[in-house]
Amino acid sequence: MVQRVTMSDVAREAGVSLMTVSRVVNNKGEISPETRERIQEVIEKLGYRPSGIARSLAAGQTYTIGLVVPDIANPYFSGIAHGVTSKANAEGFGVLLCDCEEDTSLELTMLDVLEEKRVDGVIVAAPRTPSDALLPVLERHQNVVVVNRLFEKTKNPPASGYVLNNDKLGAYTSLQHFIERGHQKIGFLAGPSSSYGSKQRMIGYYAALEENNLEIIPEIIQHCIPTVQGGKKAAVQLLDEYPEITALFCFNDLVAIGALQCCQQIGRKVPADLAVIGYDDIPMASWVTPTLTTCKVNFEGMGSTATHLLINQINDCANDCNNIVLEPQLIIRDSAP
Amino acid sequence: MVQRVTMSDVAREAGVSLMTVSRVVNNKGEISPETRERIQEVIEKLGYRPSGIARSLAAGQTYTIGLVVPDIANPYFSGIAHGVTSKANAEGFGVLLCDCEEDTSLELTMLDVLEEKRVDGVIVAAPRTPSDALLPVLERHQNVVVVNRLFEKTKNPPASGYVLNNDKLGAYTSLQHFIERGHQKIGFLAGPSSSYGSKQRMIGYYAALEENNLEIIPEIIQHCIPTVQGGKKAAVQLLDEYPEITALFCFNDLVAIGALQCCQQIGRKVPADLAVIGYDDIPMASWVTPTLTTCKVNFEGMGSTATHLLINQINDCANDCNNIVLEPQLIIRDSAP
DNA sequence: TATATTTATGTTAGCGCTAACGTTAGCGCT
DNA sequence: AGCGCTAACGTTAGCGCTAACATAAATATA
Repeated sequence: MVQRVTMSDVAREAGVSLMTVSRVVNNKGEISPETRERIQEVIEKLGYRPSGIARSLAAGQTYTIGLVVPDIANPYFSGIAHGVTSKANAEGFGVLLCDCEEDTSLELTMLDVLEEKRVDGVIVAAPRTPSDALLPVLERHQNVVVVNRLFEKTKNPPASGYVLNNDKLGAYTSLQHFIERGHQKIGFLAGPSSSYGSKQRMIGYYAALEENNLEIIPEIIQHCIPTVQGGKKAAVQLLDEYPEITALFCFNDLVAIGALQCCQQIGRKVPADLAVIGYDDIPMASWVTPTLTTCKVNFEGMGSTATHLLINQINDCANDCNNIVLEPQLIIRDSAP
Repeated sequence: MVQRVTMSDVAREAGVSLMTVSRVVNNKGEISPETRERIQEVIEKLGYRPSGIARSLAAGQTYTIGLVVPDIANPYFSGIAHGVTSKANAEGFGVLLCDCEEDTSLELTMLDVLEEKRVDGVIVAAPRTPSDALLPVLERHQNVVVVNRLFEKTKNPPASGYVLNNDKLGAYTSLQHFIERGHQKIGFLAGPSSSYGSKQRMIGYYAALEENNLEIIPEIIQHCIPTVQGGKKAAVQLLDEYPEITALFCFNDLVAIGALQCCQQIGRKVPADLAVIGYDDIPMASWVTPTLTTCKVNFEGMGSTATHLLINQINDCANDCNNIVLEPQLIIRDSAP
């Protein structure tokens, strides 16, 4: 390490005590204008930069938060990360990014690493680790916000905040849109059965049908892998078996795009022969043909909201309203006008 | 902050000196097996976690690197980030993510913040800040790797490493593919004229034409905004003016997808009436119809390579081969078989 | 004028760890 | 016995900063 200018160097050069320099740097306490200016000049002259490390050790706060995601290359999580960094930086916090590469055991490792780094709090996005293993590790952290996962009611809440997307409502609104346009046999490509989001969408799907006194046909609900290929494959199978389906609600946009490809392949026109609604509103949704009607999820908003909650906790150590549910928004495009 | 177990607590409880505990924790120096085990038991019992902060201050290394990107939500950069985190974590380093939100002035701010956090090194991806402003700030950092940007030869190299993608070769290979299939009038939607990547692709474009004694027609090279909309608009205009064009090389996949949309609109069949090649190989390239022939850029590889270079520097403080150029790979799909 | 209050600074004692060196006991060797 | 050697510890002095309290000078109050 190259010789660094320290606060003592500045103090000596300016002919004042260490603490006076500290007060100028942190803009804290009473200092005469002349002294402040003189010290500021010396700081400029010597090119002094305070050491965040030393500051953190002495003050017991790192001004850094941890962000744990399953895969930063996934647009879902990079959107959240964007919201997190944006808000955190605005509030003077750094963000330590932990990419678990879809490996649940890494989630725990990362939380350990973040503890060693003494982050002021962590945001955990969509953790897949079972509660039994996750809770004790989360409890080691002072401040935690969990994004898109809920723990069973029986468990003690380990986190001080939750940010969720109202997938129930998203599904409900989508179905309502179909039903208003006269659709009665509405298929559902439901994504992975284990997924929390899938279960929520399912509830909204049922609710809308029941409320409109429409028949619920379990056979036209089909789980699938949440990718373009998975969606295509599931759509081919579903539409082959139940050609009377006139509308298709999809777990996410990728699945919906797979469904569109399926229609192109089997010669069904969208939306004339089959209306399709996706979920998420990834950029691609507006680029495909036909453009995709979809439930927009505000990823960036989830990230910034989570960060807001977390920083509130870090500062106050007491806040009531820390369960935030974001409302999705139906974006109507050509695939289900 | 809650009461934390410190190394002294462990030492007292185990009846040894502080340093002995330190040696066990860091697995350094000679310790008798019995002592090691006893201390390890106490560590377990008390739930001791070493403080990275204190360690960093005492040892002068933070085991953290900074990553500066223009926008983490952009798949280009989230791909790089994935490579960076993956490699960094494997080597025991944390990654502080700095998202500049496409604001060049934030690039400088972020580098300042990273300096205060005393990161061991920084990776700067595609910085847009002019050299004059960027170089002095980069020079404040011990170890720097720059991804996808080169500085003028006249400037003193501020960075200890560079990772580039061979866009020249990518363009050349793409053109060669066109030419081998008999195309002679090959349009080029060249993206933003100021972009380094655009200039490099241009060189490769020219080189391939010259080498094959084909006429260079400057009018069929057109700069455009690097988005789907930008590509579509430029393609409509270009193909209207020069319908004799039979092949189109595009700045990136988004532009290429815009070109595909244009063809659909004006009734030109791809690849029969117009062959199209994109650049990057974003996931979407294999989902559009027709699937897109494109030059695959190894984003993750760029990230991990950059990290490898950086960590080498951090450890050795001396390395020669620190200019790495990654070769793109032409992925042949339906749009230009 | 003496005392309380304010304003501007200095002093001290760490934060939790590691580098560097110091100490001790036990061993083989001549 | 005396010497060197080394494995296995202990001791000391910081890393660069801040919290908390102490002090001095300047002003206000009785």
